Amino acid sequence: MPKAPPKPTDSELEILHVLWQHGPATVRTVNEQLSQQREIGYTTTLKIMQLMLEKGLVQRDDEGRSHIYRAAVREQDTQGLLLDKFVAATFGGSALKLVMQALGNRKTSPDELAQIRRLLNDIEIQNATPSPSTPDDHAPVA
Amino acid sequence: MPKAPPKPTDSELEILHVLWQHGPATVRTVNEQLSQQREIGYTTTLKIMQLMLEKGLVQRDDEGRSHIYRAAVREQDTQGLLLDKFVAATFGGSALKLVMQALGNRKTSPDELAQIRRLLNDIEIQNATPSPSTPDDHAPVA
DNA sequence: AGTTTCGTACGAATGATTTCGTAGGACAAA
DNA sequence: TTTGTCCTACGAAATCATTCGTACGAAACT
Repeated sequence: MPKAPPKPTDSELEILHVLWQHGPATVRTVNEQLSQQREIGYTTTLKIMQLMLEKGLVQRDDEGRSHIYRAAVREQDTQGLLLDKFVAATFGGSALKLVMQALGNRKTSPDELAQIRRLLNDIEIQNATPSPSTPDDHAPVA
Repeated sequence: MPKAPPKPTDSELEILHVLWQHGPATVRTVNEQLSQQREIGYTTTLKIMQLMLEKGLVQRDDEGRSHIYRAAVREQDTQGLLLDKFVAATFGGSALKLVMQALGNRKTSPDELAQIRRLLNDIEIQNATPSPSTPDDHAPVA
């Protein structure tokens, strides 16, 4: 098994967001997107993307003179990985505390609350009728 | 108004956890707690706590030979601050996506689900009967 | 061909964080 | 008093992330 790509840094995450939303892109395209949000030089973007290539966070297709980069990690997986680390460091591993902080100390629209209720229902249904396939190998969380 | 303390780093957060749970403590006490979790030298802990003092993350009482440090920021406030940054960077500012990722891709006990349901109910009740006091100055979240 | 443009590669400076060695003061023990 | 222990302060190394200058090749333009 090849080793999993590491946790992306903040800058790397910015670039992944662009690639996830835009699809495969050149350094120039990515840099133009980032430049709309903050000031960043072209070679800075290039350098970070080259490092991401070495880390396995992106792949690239270098046919012509300009290379095409694509995300090598999925958005959900990456968010899950970052979330795990964050919950461990900030909330002592308790996903419950995280959710309560997220919902408690800020305004959440009725629409969103309804979506969360729906999600809760789905989870309880799945708990009631455990699927015989897909053995869940995730670690239990407090 | 004095400027708000900055976002704590990972190491600083570890130390804050100790101070929040243990209450005011000496560097030695804090270091002994941290040493139970990972290897860390005494002067490393000391140095970080000195930097935290300059940043305003802790206060200290230096009467005797050994100084007593206490957290200068509240746990909830700090977690909220970190959460805001994290949601912005990782989930594009959507607290809903965060919650769905937190609840969706991991095991959550029925007990916790019940607590979240209760929280949802409380929030809806508050939405129905907006309190005239406590003006909530938080930014709305998508 | 000569020049400008665009792209990659790379070295290196900067700043933040973490780490610890060492110095020196205060206090207790011998 | 001398010695040893505990504590703070400080300097500095090591690491990481971010940033960009510069070099250099290929392609396009004149």
